[in-house]
Amino acid sequence: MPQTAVATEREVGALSEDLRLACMRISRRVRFESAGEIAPHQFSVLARLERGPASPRALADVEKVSAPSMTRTVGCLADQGLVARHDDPDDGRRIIVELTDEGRAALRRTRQGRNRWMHERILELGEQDRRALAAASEVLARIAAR
Amino acid sequence: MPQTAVATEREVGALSEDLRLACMRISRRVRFESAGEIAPHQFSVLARLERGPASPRALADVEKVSAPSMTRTVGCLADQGLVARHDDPDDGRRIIVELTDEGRAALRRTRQGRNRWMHERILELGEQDRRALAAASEVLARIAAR
DNA sequence: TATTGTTATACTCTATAACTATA
DNA sequence: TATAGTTATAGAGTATAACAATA
Repeated sequence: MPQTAVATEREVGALSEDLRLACMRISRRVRFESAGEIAPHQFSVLARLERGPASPRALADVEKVSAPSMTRTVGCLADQGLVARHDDPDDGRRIIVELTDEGRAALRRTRQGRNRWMHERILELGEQDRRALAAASEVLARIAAR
Repeated sequence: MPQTAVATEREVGALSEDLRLACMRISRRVRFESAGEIAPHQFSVLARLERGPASPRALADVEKVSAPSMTRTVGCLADQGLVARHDDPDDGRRIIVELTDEGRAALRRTRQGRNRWMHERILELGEQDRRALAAASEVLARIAAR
């Protein structure tokens, strides 16, 4: 663990490339290891609905896809019984999409599968490495949220 | 920065989820910020060719796509002038794909674009946070390589 | 007979444009 | 007239199956 400063242009450049590559490789591995479950774009919608019901329009906006794409995605999820569609009593044009119990269970299973690989890797580390990751985890989360 | 142990099942579980999410979000942001450049699957092939020329067959195997897909991808790259195709003098069935100077330049530009976002985020950090990332970077790289 | 690369064809996810029904 | 959702259609990228050329 370096106790010296990481301050020169060259050092920051090397660090940014190393971190970027590590993040990309880890997320690729996680995705690969948890293949065969819910497709990423479907998972993303399910996770969004965990915060509460939403209209297809709102889902399309937040997921940055077109309305027809969201119609399709929601249709797939409904066919699998993971979400339910209801008419909005206040606005005849709108539809409300919400998670079913089955959808909540699928979300939980998928999350567990995605965490498993990372969990196993972390268990293989020594305590010092784990502490280094724990310290960086918060900083990475802050970067990702920017 | 925690100086205490990260050892309980619960702590390791929380750390693995936090790290996984941070890595996924960062790589999504990097991809988004460097959109409009070479498509990911094309970039991956170019990067592979940096190590030396290869046949479409070998590229398909290593990139885990079908032979027809690789025919298509290599065709696109050749149309853009980023790779060149030659007949193999030793085996009439084979074709050798290699990077052109233009392909090498495109690779360099794309890499720079992808690092830029991360580089800017790291510059905004304090020295202590940078040290935490530097310490974790090596551990993350080791995890990603497993 | 096996292998390399290509073509033909189809499936999935994405998009834009046009349509409907409500507001 | 504007908005929510759908349908029609097309464009990437992927796959499998069938083919030609070569080993």
